[in-house]
Amino acid sequence: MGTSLQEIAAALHVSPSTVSRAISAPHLVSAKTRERILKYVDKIGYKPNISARNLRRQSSTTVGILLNDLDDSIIAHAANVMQNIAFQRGYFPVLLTTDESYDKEAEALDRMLMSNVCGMVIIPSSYSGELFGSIDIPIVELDRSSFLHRHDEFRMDDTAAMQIATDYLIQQGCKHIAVLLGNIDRVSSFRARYMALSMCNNSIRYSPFLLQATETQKIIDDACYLTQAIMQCQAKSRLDLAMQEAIDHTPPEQESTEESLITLEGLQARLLPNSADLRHCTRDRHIDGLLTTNQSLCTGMLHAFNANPEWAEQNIKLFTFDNPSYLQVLPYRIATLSQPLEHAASMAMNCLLDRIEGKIQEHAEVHLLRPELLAD
Amino acid sequence: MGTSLQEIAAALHVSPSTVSRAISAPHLVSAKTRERILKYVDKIGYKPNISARNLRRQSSTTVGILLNDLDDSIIAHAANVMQNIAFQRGYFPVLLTTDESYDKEAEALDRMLMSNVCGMVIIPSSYSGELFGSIDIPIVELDRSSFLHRHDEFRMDDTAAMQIATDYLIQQGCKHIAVLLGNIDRVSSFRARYMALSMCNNSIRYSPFLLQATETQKIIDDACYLTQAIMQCQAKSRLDLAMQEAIDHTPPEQESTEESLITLEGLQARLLPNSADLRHCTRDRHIDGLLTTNQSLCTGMLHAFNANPEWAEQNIKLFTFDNPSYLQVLPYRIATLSQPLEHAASMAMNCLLDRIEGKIQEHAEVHLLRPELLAD
DNA sequence: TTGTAAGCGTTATCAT
DNA sequence: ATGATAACGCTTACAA
Repeated sequence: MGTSLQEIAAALHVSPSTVSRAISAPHLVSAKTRERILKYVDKIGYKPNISARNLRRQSSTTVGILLNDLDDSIIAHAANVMQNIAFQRGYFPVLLTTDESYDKEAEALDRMLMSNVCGMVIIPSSYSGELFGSIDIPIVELDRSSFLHRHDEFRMDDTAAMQIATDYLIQQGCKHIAVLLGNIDRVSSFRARYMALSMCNNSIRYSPFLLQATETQKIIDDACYLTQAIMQCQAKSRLDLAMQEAIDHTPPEQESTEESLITLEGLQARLLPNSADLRHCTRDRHIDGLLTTNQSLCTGMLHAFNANPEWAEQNIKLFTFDNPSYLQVLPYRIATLSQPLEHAASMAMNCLLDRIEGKIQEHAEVHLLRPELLAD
Repeated sequence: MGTSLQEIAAALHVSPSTVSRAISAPHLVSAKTRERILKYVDKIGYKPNISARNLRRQSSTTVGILLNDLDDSIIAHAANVMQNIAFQRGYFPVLLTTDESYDKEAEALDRMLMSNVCGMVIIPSSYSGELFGSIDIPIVELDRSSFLHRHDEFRMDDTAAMQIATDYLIQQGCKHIAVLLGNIDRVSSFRARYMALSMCNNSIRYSPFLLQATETQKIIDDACYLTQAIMQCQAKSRLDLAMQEAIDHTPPEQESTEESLITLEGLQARLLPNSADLRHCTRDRHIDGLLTTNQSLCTGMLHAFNANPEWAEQNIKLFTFDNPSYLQVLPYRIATLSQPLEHAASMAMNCLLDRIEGKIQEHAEVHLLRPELLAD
């Protein structure tokens, strides 16, 4: 364990400070002794004690990466990209996840600060505004906004994305698009996408459905449930749902029967209040386009479609954000948008390190990355 | 930044030691002063300086998690599981990836040691034997083996897995199974699976194909290429490939034409020498089963099948390891094995922490987790 | 160019 | 039960 500067100094008959300088500030040491020291250091495989160094320097080269969810493969990839950049530039990345929980985010922040991180890239949650408001090390926000407007921000241009998506679906002939969104109160990117909807071509109708869930698996399950509800509501479109409590039963099969029973109450319990009302939204015009605004929503939607192959006949146009990697493996194509998170992540980490190194002094900026349409 | 014990001590007119004890060893301090101190500590939101603590204690509660590849969603999930366990038990997880590169693995190990990690869970690479041979902190190996036989190991029972897989395919009527494997020289799990093949029911024929690649994306691409080669070779089964250099051209479309040209040389460049020889393996009997032994291989195989929908008529039985999450999204079912890595990861982290805490003293053990057949 | 010495914030030891 | 003191390994004025 403990080979220390002292011991090296003793072995080479120089002072500890000379050894320290040979390692950390080579230009302050004569070529001859420098080489002698470095050679010996290399030989015995000496590794400086980072704790001691950080304590003395009152700083570190540790950068924090705070993510909401590593189970999301897009985010995991972004994490990988950022770690690599940090490494290449001589920093030590520390990655933590919050699972959208206040307690975990607060604890993670504590640990980061205790570890003396010199900066952080975060995917902010709805709690981040409160938690990060008074942190005075460089912070860069990725994918979402804390609305603190104090940090550099890198994310997709949600307004452009929504416009590209809806334009495509309109061009495909859609007249009534159901838009599946996550929790707009808790996740800023969904909020932005929701608001962007009102700025889209308004010659057609949009029915936004807003899920409450924030965890990946729950979003998938609820999106599946919601899709089933929408499709079954289409099927019995003249139905006055307000009058009856059950829309339909999917055949129980060997699934947990509780979950597969679709009810109006079950649906409302999963949606935020300002969702479109399923009881009315298909009255005038059937839904002919389905727009999922992230990967998990798309996954859930596909679960529903796979469980009900007969829906294919209804010829509903599909579109999803996030370009899920599994699209490559599907035997049919779904139109999508390129997911610029990887690029945003790399820019975010570089920006953070530039700030840490003082290469950027200007006021924080918001960088919106424009996605591209990916469709045959 | 720096609220220190000293300042707290001064403010409360006690000595720094008392404050330190109130925090780290409360039972050594009278109830009265303890509460007074803790209350104040809480009020001003004091956070101990971890560097100073680690330096003084000559230890830490930092545990390392060293993974080959975060882009693999199964591994990312395992990482998440391990981080959560470490947190819950009061440890601070530090996650690093090696991308199967010696340099990155060596550097990551350095950083871990410099950070004073008190233990590590690693997914060993072919280099880990050399790198970790002389490390004397607790280490647990996940998913693969370094063959050091010094550490606890948690992974799937590859022999059982191969038997379940081949038994299933045989039961489905297969007589000749092509087995797609990764780099058996570099990745111990593929080696184990390869060797397990010879212990399977030998009433039928197996043709193992061994890819060289170790990176996720390259495995996918090469598995796609290999699948195309196999299928096209089937189509022209009487062909003497040794006599002609090009098997076939897939229509160039807008893809990079270079990649889509399948040649014998192109194939050999991607395979290890002891692979089955495509020129001979379909002579006696056509391949009627395709067994992919991890998620990436399956992904590549599906790419190939999607690009050539006419192959569906050949009614080749598919089976894959790893239960890729995208199977849920496919409109058809592929038989698979449960992927016990999540469970293994949780056991591995708990085992590591038990060792660190001295709760386990016995000699290191190998734990093989038996997978389950997942098929309709 | 090199050495000396002080100190970063914490905790272990010893003494009270 | 509490306080004084030294020490963990490293860096950095300052001195030589």
